[in-house]
Amino acid sequence: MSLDDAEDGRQPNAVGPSTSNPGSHRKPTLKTIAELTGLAVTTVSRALGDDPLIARETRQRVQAAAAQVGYLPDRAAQRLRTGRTNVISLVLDPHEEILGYGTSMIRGMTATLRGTPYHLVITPHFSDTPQIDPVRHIVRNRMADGILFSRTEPSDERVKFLMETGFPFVCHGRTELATPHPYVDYDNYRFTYEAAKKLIASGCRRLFIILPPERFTFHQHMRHGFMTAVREEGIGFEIAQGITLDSKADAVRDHVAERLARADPPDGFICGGEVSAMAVMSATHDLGLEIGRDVRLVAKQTSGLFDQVRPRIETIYEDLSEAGRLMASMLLKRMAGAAPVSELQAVLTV
Amino acid sequence: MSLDDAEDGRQPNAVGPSTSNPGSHRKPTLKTIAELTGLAVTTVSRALGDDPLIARETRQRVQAAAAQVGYLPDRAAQRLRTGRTNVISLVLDPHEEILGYGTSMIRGMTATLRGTPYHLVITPHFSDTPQIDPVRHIVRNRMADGILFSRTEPSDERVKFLMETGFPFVCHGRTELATPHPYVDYDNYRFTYEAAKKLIASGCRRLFIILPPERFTFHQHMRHGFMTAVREEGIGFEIAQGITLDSKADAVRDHVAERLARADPPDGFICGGEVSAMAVMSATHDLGLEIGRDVRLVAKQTSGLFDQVRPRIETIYEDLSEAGRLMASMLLKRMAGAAPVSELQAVLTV
DNA sequence: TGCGGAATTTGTAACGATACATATGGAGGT
DNA sequence: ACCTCCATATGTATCGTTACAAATTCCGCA
Repeated sequence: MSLDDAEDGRQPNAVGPSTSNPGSHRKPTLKTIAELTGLAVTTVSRALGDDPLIARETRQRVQAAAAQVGYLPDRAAQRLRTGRTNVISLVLDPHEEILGYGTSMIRGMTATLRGTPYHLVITPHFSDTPQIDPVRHIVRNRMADGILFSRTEPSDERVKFLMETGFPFVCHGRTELATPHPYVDYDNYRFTYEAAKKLIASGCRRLFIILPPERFTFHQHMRHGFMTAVREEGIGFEIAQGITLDSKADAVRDHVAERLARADPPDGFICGGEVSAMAVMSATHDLGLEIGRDVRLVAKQTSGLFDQVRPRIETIYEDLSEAGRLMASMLLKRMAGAAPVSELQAVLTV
Repeated sequence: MSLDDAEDGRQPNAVGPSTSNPGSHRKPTLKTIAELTGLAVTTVSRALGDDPLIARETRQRVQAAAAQVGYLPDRAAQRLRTGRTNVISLVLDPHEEILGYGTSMIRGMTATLRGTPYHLVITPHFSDTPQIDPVRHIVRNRMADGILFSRTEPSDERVKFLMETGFPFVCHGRTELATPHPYVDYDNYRFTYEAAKKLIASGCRRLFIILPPERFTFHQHMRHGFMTAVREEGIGFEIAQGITLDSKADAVRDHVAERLARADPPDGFICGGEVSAMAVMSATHDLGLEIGRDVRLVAKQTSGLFDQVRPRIETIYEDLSEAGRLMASMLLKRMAGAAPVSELQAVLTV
């Protein structure tokens, strides 16, 4: 049996309504329903849209017929005609997918979009090309009606571009741009502040923090929360140089191990991500230090991973599922038109 | 400033070519180029397709003009006319994304698709609805030209459906269906076989394995490899009942802890996934047992997680990135038409 | 009887691209 | 000079949908 069956692209689409109507093998269109009901194509279209200008009885008749033949509007045609795609695009950097970052956020988003005509589509993006490329491409080719993304920068190109073109979006993270725009953020200031306070309260005297790359807005937030806490307490501190939350785990581990071996080692660590927290744990373990006794660690947790990691460490939870829900519902409002920007900004807190 | 700007759906799309041609603000179409070059729309279309029936010189002139105005074909129109979408859909269960399962597979796929006209789009699917729903939807609405998916079952509904409709696909995992179809699989038989042999070689006398849910094909493969090894060695064994690789980590941990507390506890564990391996580790730790001395563990590793986990455990690597690459390139061949099925089947081994 | 106008329905044109059939123009043969 | 034929370019119809303008029916009322 040959694998080939699509010799010139257009095939009659023999799929049809899963069970009913064994008659016409072609995919039903408005025309099908028009012939079936004896109405004009236009009338059918408007009846399906529940246009009140069409008699109520006609609308019902048409809708019944549509259901009967298993009609589904052709999205390509709708899109060509209206410019709408009914798609929402989540641009995700695989850095984020690791350890389920993406998973729970996606879960929240699809939950919100269920019941709307919108579909979530994930556009993967790898850091070897500019962040803005996939966004440009989506807008340019109108691949979606709205965009969601994260890893926001203070002067984010994507935000600027999307605001200029008036394209609906919600991002995870804030910018420092003058014009307000929709966003959902996590209170990373509060996270590092609380984390530092916890460590100090349990006796740490020299704190070490690993921050996200400087280009991201939440680098500043995390740094600021951390600095505020250590200043308030007048305690020693270090900010990791040369490694970030995005560094490879091995690099983080080696860096931390090297630092712990030198004089005046830190005794309290703050990790804004699960990968780096695992790396800190392996470094301390390899040096024969004991977590909870020689060294303490507070990590941000977005998955259930640390519930299984031993020894247990202290974590602060970031609910990405909630963030996803919120981002999606804000985007829906934004796409619907009205809604002042002030209602489309949220900082979720610890 | 109002958020609203899309009062009736169709906006002039002020995006335009990022820099060049400040003249026409409208998105360039074939018509634009036709006017620019004084040729007919049809000619332009064919010239851009490098049709040899068009004079070489004309083709070059048209292509230059297209580049100059930053022309990109409208995918909605192309799709309506040709029935092609230039999209490949990866249907992913978020179960798989955890710990980077999805990430590396996606990386492999996008790497392969780079340079082709195809885009990878991820359709998330949650297990609370039938596996086949997203697939049906994609085929029905022609949301993609080809489908990739995993978690294949022996008598997989999706495979049956896609074969019936002749829709191109490649799945990760095999079926037991009579008609051959394209797939990429990992040699899970070999994995459990080798894992068991390793454990026995290091002195284990009672092996315990956690298998995937029974409905998946690789449940059988894993069980078979495991059974073969324990039979060959005539060693004691147990197959976890009531928990699977998909169970929540807490459930796995409690189950394992409970078992270890009873008589004749197993001294060697095989985990086909990272989550369950972490759970086994936490269970043994909580009971005061030491991995590598009281109990041994071999896990399948698909991310770099276990490089940071202490104590170190033995792992066997599954290269999902390679699987993704292979799946994508097989799908391309399948969509191109020819290529016998026998060349579109692969089992990647340890 | 006929007319304004509400309530419905219909026709036509477009969105942007491509398949197919047809037209144009000039070189070459008789 | 006429016709053929090849190389090249053009016209027309179409994919399925929706916006807009126009047409039809039917009613009450002067």
